[in-house]
Amino acid sequence: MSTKVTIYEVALAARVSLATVSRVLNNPEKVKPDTRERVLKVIKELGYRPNAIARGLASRKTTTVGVLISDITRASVAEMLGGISDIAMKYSYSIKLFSAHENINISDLLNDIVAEQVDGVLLLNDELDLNQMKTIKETFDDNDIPFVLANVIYDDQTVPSVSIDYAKAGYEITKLMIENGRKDIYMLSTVRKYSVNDQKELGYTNAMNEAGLQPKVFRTSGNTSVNRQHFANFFSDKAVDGAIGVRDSIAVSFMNISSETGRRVPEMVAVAGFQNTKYGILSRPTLTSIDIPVYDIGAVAMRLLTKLMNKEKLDSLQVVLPHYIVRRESL
Amino acid sequence: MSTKVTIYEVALAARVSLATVSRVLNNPEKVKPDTRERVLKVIKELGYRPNAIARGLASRKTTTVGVLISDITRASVAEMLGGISDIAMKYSYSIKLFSAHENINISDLLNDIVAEQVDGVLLLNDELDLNQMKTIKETFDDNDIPFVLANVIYDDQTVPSVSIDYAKAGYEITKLMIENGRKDIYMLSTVRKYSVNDQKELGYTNAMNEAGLQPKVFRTSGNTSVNRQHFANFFSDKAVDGAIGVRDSIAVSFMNISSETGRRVPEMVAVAGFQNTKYGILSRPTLTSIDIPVYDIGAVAMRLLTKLMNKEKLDSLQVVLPHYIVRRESL
DNA sequence: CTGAAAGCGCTTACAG
DNA sequence: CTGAAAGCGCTTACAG
Repeated sequence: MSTKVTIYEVALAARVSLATVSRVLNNPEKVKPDTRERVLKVIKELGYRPNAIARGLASRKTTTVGVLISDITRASVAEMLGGISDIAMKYSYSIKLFSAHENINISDLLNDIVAEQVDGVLLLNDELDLNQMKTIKETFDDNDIPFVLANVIYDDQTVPSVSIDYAKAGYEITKLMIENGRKDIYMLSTVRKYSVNDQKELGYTNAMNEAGLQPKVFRTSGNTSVNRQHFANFFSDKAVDGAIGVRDSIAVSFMNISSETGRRVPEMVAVAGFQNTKYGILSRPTLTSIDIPVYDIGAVAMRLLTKLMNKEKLDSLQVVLPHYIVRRESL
Repeated sequence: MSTKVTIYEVALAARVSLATVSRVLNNPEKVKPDTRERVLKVIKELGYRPNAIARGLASRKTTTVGVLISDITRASVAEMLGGISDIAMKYSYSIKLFSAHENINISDLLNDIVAEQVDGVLLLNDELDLNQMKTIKETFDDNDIPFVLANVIYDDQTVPSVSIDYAKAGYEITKLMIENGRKDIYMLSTVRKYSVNDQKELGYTNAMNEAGLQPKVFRTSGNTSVNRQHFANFFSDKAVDGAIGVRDSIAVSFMNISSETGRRVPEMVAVAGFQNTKYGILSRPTLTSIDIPVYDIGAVAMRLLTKLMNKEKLDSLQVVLPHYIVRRESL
């Protein structure tokens, strides 16, 4: 376990040139089996590992991908990172995290990412507006860095992305409630703008309009402790027999208030959420929710990125993964 | 927004040598104000950003820290990463993620991390056994890479760490239940071994013994859907008037079964959890829980690491952050 | 205060 | 199949 073995020492010990050592590492087929074995043996004995930084500089490839997120704290982000990490590891890529807080200067951040010489980027930040997305696309295109959107909706066919059809999901769950006989159905969304929530609202609105019902979107901070009063006040004088939360936690929060103010779930109010998290399993009644394959979205996005980085031909840049409704007690 | 501006072009445009450009970036005080301004202006005009890889190779510093985790999916990990990321950004460090799955070869992973030339490492993996911890310490010490344990318990005063006193927390919550008149108190822990859970159990056991009560640890997979049956079967013929879950989700899961099988909470069974997550706010009844400043643990650990990387003198290598009990309906 | 030069540890044409 | 040499884009003693 000696420290700091360089390629030079390996070459010396194996009685070959640096070039040959480098070749057995990068193009083993180009070196004669005999010498290859000899070098490999020395590498193992000395515990040599090529310095990733030097390699990166010389080859112009860092085998590192950048992952741009806004709030790593969100459960969906963490799970997506799980999928990303597993696939990255499989293809020997490292992951570098970049976080974009609310008021950050996007150009600065992008320049940082470019300066870090990542080979590709995964974009998980779904709070970006159209201008920011344009800047992102331009910067990465300029610098020839492939990138893919993971669980981010952006209406541009030339941008690789993987997601689910949130509009369809929103439509389906709303339809289900309507068929269930509900009429005063609210969508409980967030104050902050997320591209995926826009889609959910869109699907909801379409289903309501189609049924001749009035779509009504209520926006909450998403903060559970704040929700409480907010919900209670707002709904105290409203007719409501159905509610769809853009997140399970919002749905459960509403469900609790609802029960506590005498509106029984699901008898008087049907409730559903998005994401199929533990919240929906631990709540009482249990929550009907749309299962979103978040881990898979991350994994597939990372896989897509590896192809892009290898300049492989792709049949399609946009991957839409399937979702499904998990029915439980609340609807 | 031109592509690939190098230090050479900046030097040319500013009519100075590369060395000077490098100096205004790294040791601005060593260059005359006039020329400094001139160079800075050119840098801005050209949009120059030093190539982080080249810089890393030349300076032997990458301003990157490695973060070693086992399961990024866990909520506490995600939140800790939030704290880490915020502080890292503040001190201009990048974060590289390394995940250690269950059956991974630790030495290989460590060699990877070393090869990546990170300046320091944060260890969030709390499923490591003593041998693995020894290997880790040796490897990093050998390679002169500082590291700190974040929310990981390891009994070695020479290893920097930040955490809370889990044994004390376990003791306190148990004491509270005892004072509340409970006698048949179970600790609901995990099958998998986590260093922090060992401590919680220790505190619990001490409090029970001290009160002349029999400590009883029940182990669950931590999987909510599996829990259900597991709990129901096990407790069907047991006397139980108190239960402490090592995680909120476990506590809530138990609480639900309890209520459903006719044991009212908190009247017949008191319940408490650890972590003070949303689960405890959204559950009915709401859950008493130990608040653990997970974000802060990450932030403080990262801050400590920056000091270590700068070879600053420290008064103490081990930081213990405060915790407190949030009382709600379940106890 | 500034520049010329060596060097960080690799990869990759180019010859042979 | 293999080696000598240039180069990746920086930093950092060393002179001056």
